[in-house]
Amino acid sequence: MGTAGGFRPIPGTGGGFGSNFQPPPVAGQKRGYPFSGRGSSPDHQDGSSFAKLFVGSVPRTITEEDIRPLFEEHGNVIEVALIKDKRTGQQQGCCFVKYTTSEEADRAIRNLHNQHTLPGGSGPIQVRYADGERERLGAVEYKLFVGSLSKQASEKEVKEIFSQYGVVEDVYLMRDEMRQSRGCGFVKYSHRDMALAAINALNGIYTMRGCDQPLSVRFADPKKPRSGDSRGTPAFGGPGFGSRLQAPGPRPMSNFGEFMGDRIPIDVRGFRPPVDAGVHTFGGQLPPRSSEMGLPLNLSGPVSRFRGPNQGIVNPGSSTSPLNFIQPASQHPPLGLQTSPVLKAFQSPKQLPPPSQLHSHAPTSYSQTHTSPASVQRHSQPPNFNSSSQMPFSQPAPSQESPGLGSQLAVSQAMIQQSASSAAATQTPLTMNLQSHATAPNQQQLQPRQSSPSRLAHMLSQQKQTLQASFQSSQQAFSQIQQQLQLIQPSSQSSTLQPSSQTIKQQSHWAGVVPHTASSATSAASDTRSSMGPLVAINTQLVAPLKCNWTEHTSPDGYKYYYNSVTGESKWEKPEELSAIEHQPKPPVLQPHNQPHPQLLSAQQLSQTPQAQLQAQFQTRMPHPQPLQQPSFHSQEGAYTQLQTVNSSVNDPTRFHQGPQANQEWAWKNK
DNA sequence: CGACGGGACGC
DNA sequence: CGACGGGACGC
Repeated sequence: MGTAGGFRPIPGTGGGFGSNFQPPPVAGQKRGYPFSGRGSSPDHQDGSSFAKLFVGSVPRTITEEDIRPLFEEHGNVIEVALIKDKRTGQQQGCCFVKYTTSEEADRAIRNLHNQHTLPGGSGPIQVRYADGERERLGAVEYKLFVGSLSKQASEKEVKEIFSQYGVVEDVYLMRDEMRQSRGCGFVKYSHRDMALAAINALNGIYTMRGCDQPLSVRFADPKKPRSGDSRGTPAFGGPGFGSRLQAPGPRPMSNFGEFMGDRIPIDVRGFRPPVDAGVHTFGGQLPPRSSEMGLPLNLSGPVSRFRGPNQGIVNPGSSTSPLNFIQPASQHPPLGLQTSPVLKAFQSPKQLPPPSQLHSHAPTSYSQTHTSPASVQRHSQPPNFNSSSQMPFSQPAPSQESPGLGSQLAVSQAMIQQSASSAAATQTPLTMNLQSHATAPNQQQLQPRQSSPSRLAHMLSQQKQTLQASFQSSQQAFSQIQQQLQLIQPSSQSSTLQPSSQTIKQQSHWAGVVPHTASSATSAASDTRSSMGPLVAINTQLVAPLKCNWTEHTSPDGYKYYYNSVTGESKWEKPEELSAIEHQPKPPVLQPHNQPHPQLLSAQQLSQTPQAQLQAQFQTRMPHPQPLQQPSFHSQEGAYTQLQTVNSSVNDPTRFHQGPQANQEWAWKNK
C-alpha cells in the first residue's frame, strides 16, 4: 500500500522541528543521513533531497540493471543499492532505492509495493521507506490497530474499508504461520483526522461479513521494540509525562501539545474535561500513544527532554518558540472509547445533544485543509512557520490567506452561533467551544513570542479550520441522516440500494467531505454503500429507548467512568439514571444483514430534529466551504487509484454491515 | 480479544 | 577539545 501523502520535507529553516534540529540517529541505524555528504553533498537545499526506499522480496540473483528500470518508471532514481552480506558477498534479497523526492518515492510505493513480482522473486516486492526515512523526512503516521477483521479479508479489502476516511498508507494484517489472518492488523494514515474519522465511523460499528463482532478500531500501541533498540525511541512513558503529574490549569501551549493532538490533561479537580476541538479520544490520563500523535519517531523520546523552564512542555522541535497554536479547550470524557460522535449525538432522541457533539472531526478537516491553496505549494510557508506534526498539511501562508481569514472566521462563528441558538442549546459544549475559540486570541497573547502577525494569522487560520471542520462535521452528520432518510423513505426497502438521484446529490456532498473521494459520481455512489454500516448503526441508536444521557466508558486505566452527553459532565460514580435503565429489558437486538431496520424514526420525525434544522441552516447560509474534491497534494494518480478500488468494492459480497448487536455496549466493549 | 512485517548497505 | 558514564521514583 502506498505511502502516499504526509511527507513533508521540511522546507528550509522553517521546518517543523526547528531550524537547528538534527534528527538523532535511529537506533541501530548505520545508514547515512543527509548531511553526511562528502564533497558533493546532494542536499544543500533543504537537507532532504532524496528519499530512500527499502525494497524487499528481491531475487538474490538480480542485478541493478534488472531492477533499476522498474523504479525509474516512477521517478528519478538516484541510486539503487543491492544489499550484500558483508562476508559472503551474497545478496540478501533486498535493496535500497533512492529517489530525489518523497513524491517519487510515494509514487513508487503506491505503484509497486505488493504489486509487482520480479522474476525469481519470492513474492511481490515490498516497497517502503527505509528505516528512519519517514522520520528524516518529517513524516508522521497515525497507525490504527484493527481487530475483529474477517479472517478471510485481504489487505485490499481492509484498505477499501478504511479508504473512505482517508488515504490509507499501509495495511498490515497479522497472520499466523500458515499465513492465515489472525483477524487483526494495522492501518496507517498520514493524518490524524483520517484516523479519527475511521475510528469514529468504524469502531464498534462496522461488522465484516462472516464476523459476529464489529471491528475494533483504535490507535495502535507503540510497536514492540526490536531487540537492540536501546537509545533510539523510547517513544513514551518518559518521566514526567504522566498526565497525572501535569499540573492542570493554564499552561503554555506548545507544539508538544500539538503532538498530543487534542489531548489535554484533564482537570482532575473538577473533573471537567475541557472542551475539545472534536476528538473523542481523550488523553488526560495517559500519555498519548505514538501512533496517535503521529510520528517523527525520533522526536518522541523521553519527554523530560522537552520540558521547558517552567515545567511547560516546549515544542520539541523548535528551540526558539513554544507553540503558537491554541487548542480549543476540550470537553470529553476520559478517553478510552471512541464513540462515533454521530452516534453520540443521537444517543438520546429526545434530548438532542449539542451540536458540538457532532464534531466528527472526520475527514472533513483533512480534506478541507489539505486543499487549501497553500497546501499544494509546499515551499510557500513563511520561514517562521512551524509545521507541527499535527498539521502535516502546509499552513496557508498568511500572505495568501490572511485577508480573508478574519472574515471567514467570523462567518463560521456566526454560523455556529446562529445554529447554536436555533438548536436551543443553552449551556452546551458548543457554546463552550465557541467561547474557547473566542478567547483564544487572548490566550495567545499570554504566550511569549506569539504575537507576530504571521503567528496570529497562522493561529486564526487554524481556528478557522477548526471551525470549518466542525461545520463540516455537522454537515457530515446531517448527510448521514439524510442518507438514511433516502434509504428508508422509499418503502421498497428490500429493493436494491440504488441511490436515488437525490441521494446522489447528497452523496456528492458527503463525498466532498471524504478526502480523496473526488468528483466522480461513481465514487460518490460507492460511498453511499460503504457508509451504510455506520448509518444503520446510527439508526439503531436513534431508536434506542434510552432516556439517560449518561453512558458508561472505560478509561485507559481500565476504570469505568460515566459521561453525560448532554451536560458534558464526567464522573467516576455510576449515575442512578444509568443504573436504572440498565435493569430494564434490553432493546430488541436488531437484525444484522441487510434487513432493513425494524424501527426507525419516521422521516418526518427525523427531519424535525434540531439537528436537521441546524444543518438546513448550515446548508443555506454557508457556502460550500471549498472545493474539497481535488486530491491536491498527492500527486495525481494516487488518490484516484484508490477511488477505483473503493468502487470495486461496492458490490463486494464479502462485506456487509450490521448494527451493533448489543446496542450501546459495543462502544466500551472495545478494549 | 487479534499487537507490528524477512531481508536493512557502504560510502 | 570531549562523546554516552553512573543513578533507576512513585503513583
